[in-house]
Amino acid sequence: MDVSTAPARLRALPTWLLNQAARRASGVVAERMRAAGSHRSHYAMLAALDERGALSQADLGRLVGLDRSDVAGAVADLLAAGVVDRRPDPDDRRRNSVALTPAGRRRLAELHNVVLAAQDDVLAPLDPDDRAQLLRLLARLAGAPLPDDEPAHP
Amino acid sequence: MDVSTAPARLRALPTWLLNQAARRASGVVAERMRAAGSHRSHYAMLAALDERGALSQADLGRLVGLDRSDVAGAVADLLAAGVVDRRPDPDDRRRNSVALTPAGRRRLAELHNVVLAAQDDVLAPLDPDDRAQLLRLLARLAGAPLPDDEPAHP
DNA sequence: CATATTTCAGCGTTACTGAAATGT
DNA sequence: CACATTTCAGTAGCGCTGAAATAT
Repeated sequence: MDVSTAPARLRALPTWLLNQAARRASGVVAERMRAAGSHRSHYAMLAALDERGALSQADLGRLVGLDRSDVAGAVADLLAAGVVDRRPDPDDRRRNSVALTPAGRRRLAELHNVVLAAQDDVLAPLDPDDRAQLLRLLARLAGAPLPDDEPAHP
Repeated sequence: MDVSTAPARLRALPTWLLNQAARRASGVVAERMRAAGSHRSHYAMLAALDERGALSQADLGRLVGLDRSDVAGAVADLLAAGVVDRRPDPDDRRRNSVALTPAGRRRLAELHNVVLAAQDDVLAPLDPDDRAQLLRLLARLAGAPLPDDEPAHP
């Protein structure tokens, strides 16, 4: 679609522009992840496990915003790829405790580079100041404080 | 989902924030449109018809970024609502010429107000300067020059 | 008993593909 | 003939619901 021929009413609409930009960005990221044999949700889950250690599938889903049903399938993929381990949680045997393997840590580093390259692709039209501005504004809209905005260490 | 508990790697990612913000925005707009008995694509099509006059379904789809197959169904909805007319184009009888009815013009004005209210909802966390900045940055990312950025009248 | 986790089958929406019928 | 338009059936991805089995 040629966005510049869209109705002027739409082109002036923040929510419409947001959707267009997000659509483009998702396409770029999805395409690069696919080329790397992976998926956005895989990267998100690996990052969560790296930052928090072993997690139940329910917690994993809550942290990355995936539905419980979709986590099951995604974890199966990650198991098949050998990037996570799964075993019953001894403290609560309803739970599957999922944890990164050493191969998972390496895979996360690879995928992180893929994702960073995609960011550069998407943000190509913006200079560094504009990128910082955008990040700040989007964080406010998304209700997600940027990692650097968090309370200083006590 | 609580975005502020997402992995730091995700929260620092422009494309991730873009998706979160777009998801929220889409939810607000979709919900308001649904409450008004309509749909984003309906608004987009009515706006295109208002700005360009009668259009074929193929052109309509191209202008608003809807697939040919989906335009057929959407036009059927608009016909049933009495907001557009459809007749064979005398210049090219492969085409359906779709045009706004007077009721369609009134409906567009109503939906425009609904959409504007949704913008205010979504942009509530931002002051006017930030909103203008965001609009500018998103337009660049989306590849859509803002209506006001167009070449001056000669 | 009420609650939480995992898993599976299925649904609604969105965007798309493929093919057929019609016409230029 | 090559190409464009309309239409329909079907598909894939995503996010979700409902229910069952398991355990707290």
